[in-house]
Amino acid sequence: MPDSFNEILRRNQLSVTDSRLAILDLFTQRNAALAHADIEKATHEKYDRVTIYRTLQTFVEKGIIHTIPTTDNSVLYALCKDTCSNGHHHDNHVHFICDECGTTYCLDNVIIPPIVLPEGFIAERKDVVVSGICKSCNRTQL
Amino acid sequence: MPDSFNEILRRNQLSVTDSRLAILDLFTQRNAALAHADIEKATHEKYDRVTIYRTLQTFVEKGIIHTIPTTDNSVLYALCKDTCSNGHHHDNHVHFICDECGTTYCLDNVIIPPIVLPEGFIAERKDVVVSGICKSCNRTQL
DNA sequence: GTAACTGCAAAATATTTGCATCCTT
DNA sequence: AAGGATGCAAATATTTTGCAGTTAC
Repeated sequence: MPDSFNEILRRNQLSVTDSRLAILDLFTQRNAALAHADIEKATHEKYDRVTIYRTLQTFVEKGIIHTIPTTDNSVLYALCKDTCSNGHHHDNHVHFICDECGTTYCLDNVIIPPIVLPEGFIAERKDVVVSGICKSCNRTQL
Repeated sequence: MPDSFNEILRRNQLSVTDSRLAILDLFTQRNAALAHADIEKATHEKYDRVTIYRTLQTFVEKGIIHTIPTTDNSVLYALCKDTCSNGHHHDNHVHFICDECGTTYCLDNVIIPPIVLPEGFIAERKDVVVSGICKSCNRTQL
């Protein structure tokens, strides 16, 4: 597995460093969206706050991760799939935020139906964020 | 027109004050989403930064305005329609951010088609943010 | 060896809180 | 008159920038 992280970094002309591998690993482990603060905590402050900011920024620019819009003022990041590259992401991306546990999922295989805009508006990118109860919280409530 | 602002405030058990009327007026004039900084500039720093923070927070709680999720770290607010109240908003709300002029529109009459989620996920609220070229930027490009 | 990356310090920015004063009702 | 709202000061949190030292290649 860790080998594929090297792959990702090399493919994007980035040096392979501790912090970058750790952050990639974290995203993979969690398989959910993460905020800057989550990463800081999860790595137990092993890496400087600034390094995390810069790593996230670099990853977004390279199209390794993408940001997820949220209704509160937080910024979330999640791994991009292969179809993304250099900041360009595919349109049909659904995110799900659980009101119960707060976990944010990337539902890559949920299709966004076409949305009809008023005359004159041209859609370039569509972000859909659904919130409610996620699969695992739903289960524990039974 | 200004009379209806009084109405809105009274209906929500809020005192009618200068800053609140000015902010309501601004949202109506612009007919677009505004950030804290936009309001500060537009009112030419007549009101304290803190007052604007508190006013926006109060308005959100009362369901007079709502926040709009954005991909960058900014927080945007827009007027709610009558169907919203006390922090509860209707599901079918589409927002449009213009990549050209940066204006954020509330497209209240655009219908969000149903989205099929994976087994076990329960949708409570749906936020759709479309970005691209807005009507007026589209026109000027001809 | 060189360029890229990190960590520290500090600056800049954004947000929150407490409290005295003022304004709405 | 009383409660709510504002403005100021200051505390806290978040993000950005510069630079020297370190690491990857």
